Amino acid sequence: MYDFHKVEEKWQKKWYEEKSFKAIDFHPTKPKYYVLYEFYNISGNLHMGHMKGTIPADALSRMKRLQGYNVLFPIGGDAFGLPAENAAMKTGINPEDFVSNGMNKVMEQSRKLGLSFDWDRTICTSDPSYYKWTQWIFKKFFENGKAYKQKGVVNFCPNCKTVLSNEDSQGGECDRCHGKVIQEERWVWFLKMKEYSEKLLENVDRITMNENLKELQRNWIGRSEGMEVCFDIVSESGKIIADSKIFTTCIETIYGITFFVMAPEHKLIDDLKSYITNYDEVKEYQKQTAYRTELDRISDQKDKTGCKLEGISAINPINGAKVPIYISDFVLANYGTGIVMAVPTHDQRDYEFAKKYNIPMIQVIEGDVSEKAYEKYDYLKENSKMMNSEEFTGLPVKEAKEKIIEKVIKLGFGKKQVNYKMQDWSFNRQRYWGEPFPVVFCDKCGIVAIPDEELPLTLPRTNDYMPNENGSSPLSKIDDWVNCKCPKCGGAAKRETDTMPNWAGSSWYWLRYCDPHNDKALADFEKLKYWGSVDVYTGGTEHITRHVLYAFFWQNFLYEIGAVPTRDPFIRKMGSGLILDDTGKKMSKSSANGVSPMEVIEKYGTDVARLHVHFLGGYEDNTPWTYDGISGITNFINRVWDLQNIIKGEEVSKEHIYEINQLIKKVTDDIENLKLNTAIASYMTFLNVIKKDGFITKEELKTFLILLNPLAPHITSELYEIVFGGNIIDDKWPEYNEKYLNKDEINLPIQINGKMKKTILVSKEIEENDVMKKIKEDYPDLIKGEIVKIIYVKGRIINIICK
RNA sequence: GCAGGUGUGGCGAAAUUGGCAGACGCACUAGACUUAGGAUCUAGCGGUUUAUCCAUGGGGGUUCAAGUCCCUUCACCUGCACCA
Repeated sequence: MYDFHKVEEKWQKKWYEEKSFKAIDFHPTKPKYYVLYEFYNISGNLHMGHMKGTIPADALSRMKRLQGYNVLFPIGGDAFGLPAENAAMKTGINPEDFVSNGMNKVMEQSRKLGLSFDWDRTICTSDPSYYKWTQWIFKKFFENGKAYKQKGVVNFCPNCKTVLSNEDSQGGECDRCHGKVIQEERWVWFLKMKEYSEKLLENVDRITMNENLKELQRNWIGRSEGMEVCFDIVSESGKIIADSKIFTTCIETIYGITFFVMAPEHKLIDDLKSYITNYDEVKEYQKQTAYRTELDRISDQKDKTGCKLEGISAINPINGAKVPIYISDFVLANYGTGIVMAVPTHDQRDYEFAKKYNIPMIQVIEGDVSEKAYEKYDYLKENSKMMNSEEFTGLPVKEAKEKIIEKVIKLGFGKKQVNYKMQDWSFNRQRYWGEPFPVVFCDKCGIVAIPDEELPLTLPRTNDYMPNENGSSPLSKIDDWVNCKCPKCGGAAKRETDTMPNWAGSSWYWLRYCDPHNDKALADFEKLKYWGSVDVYTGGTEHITRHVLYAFFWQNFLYEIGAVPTRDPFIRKMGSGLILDDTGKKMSKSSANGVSPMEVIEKYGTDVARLHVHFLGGYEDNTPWTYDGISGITNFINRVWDLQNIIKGEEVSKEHIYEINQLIKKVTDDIENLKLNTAIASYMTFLNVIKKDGFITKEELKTFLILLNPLAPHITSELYEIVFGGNIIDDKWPEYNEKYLNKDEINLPIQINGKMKKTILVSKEIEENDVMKKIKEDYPDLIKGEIVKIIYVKGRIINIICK
């Protein structure tokens, strides 16, 4: 009987002690292969999601090693941020201790999963030797003008009392506490991520990734092509008092403008307050909208609110028409120019707004606008005709659009413009447990970066982890840390007391693995060159519009300043599906029926657990967790163990030569593509053949064990040692022979009028005439009536069309 | 609303990319061994009127041939969401 406890423990210990999976920098002969799994967020125990995510990466790493690659497969901990900080605030435990305990725990659990990490490269983002380089990178951003501090309206979580990035407040919900996020004006550090929009889109195109993941990223970046159009603002008397710009993707509707709308928080409102006759009313509206959360704004979509700016008007530059200006919160301050031209007949939002405030409408494209706006999507599809548009009236809209663009450019009040939804990354949090900013504020010199020799700027120890009521960071309470000298003038200065967001450390960590102990650089350039881009990066789909985009951004920047040799961080990105609980929700610790991988391992063994989780479904699919079927896997493992009792013969037998070659091809392809479910099915199919024949030769067993090793490393190592002696990881991945991939004889399907009838056993290379002859011999009654046509695909099928 | 994806037995799922639909496993049924069976083995297992015909959410089409391609429609999931 196979004792998995004993065997698994034995090999796990051996791999760890002998550093079996150490990656060698600059290996003289082996080509490199870099497999990356998203490092752990240090919060507690590993969960089923890790089982789903890590095992395929591990299997790929193990296969690549056997194939003769020098594989880098590292792991680490993402430790700054919420979990440690919450533990600190709730229980008073020091975040450093929390992290170090957590690291030990998840690393031990990783070993129990049989993961073949290179343990000498383990990193942790909250370790000063690591965040020294996170700070160094920030400093480079700052020195290159890519980081700036500015007062801006940003996402703010009143519950956590901290600023949040757009990425951290998706859907108007705080990513930390899931409470509602409000818009507030604050001093914020921004990284100029928006500037990198085109480069990120290029990354998205270049990197091998499922189309749905690419779409998510493209949507998030939100590129849209249109025109920027200048217009004048005039006072009651008709005097030009300002000019401004709008962004539009529908320039063809420009003759239909009947009003303009500004975001309530737009700066221009304040500049023009002496002309605005109802300024009190305007102020009141601004106040109202400011306190509405993002979610309220969204849920109130149907009910537009706004306020007219009395005393000023806008001029439509194409025809000089004078139209009113409103403010409304359906216009966003940070997209485009914060002002829109409103054409109620051809934009649903404008339509609703115009209805509510009784604003006139001008239809400029033929179509039905009696109930709702006739919008771009439809009129472009129909290519409707223009109306009420001077010389463009009567033209099809597509043609008119081109001509209007020409005219606008010629008249000089507009130009083509590309806009992006993605914003600059708001990069500070009013929190203790994060990387301190390596800058000081000096009255004389302004913001000054601290010299490299002073990095890392370490977090001071404290017992008070709570943010201040006014929303300033806990660090602001530590006077002797805050007060410092300006590195430039030597005068009194104060440190930045906010810290970096928890996504900072993860935005470059794959680079650190190439050279994790370097204290002269984030990583040695030559080593970065050697390991290059990550060949396969696996991890959760939930990070695709956040961490992965940040990763693209930082790598692009580091490439530009010459700190790294490549522009793409990854070559292939795979998004792991989720393990669902029986309510169909993502399984987590908090699920009532959450199952821990350790529990499964304890009961059934690591090899069984690894196989079972991945036999449930494909890597990128969400799969509901169940114990159902695990007995089939246990049975399989026991049958593998029993193979040692039926060994007969040495070389590959003629009985199994087809099956073994098929297996090699199938498993090699499937592991390469992380399709472990079908790989497992093919092991079983092979074993069924062996079982039926009652024997396996030594060579066949060896091949089978090596093929199974990436998925079930323990039992295969043990069995290999027993039967062949030595360590399986020193052996070589088998190669298949094309010659044996096909059987000489096949069961050729016979279709009559496209319907499957029979199969006949024939040579693969048989000609049509001989097939027909054989059909007539074997099944004389099959063909009824006159043969009209025969379609014969050699080795595949024959279809006989009769009348 | 927009975008992307999914829909195949009682269940989890396969299908060489247009060529025998349901591989592999679970569950189930019958039998064997057994004091016993939640162990193991053997056989069966989409439906059916069983040498037949019908079946890949529904309807239509292209093709000698469609789960796969095209059109249309429904349902569910995910993401974004007043983005001008």
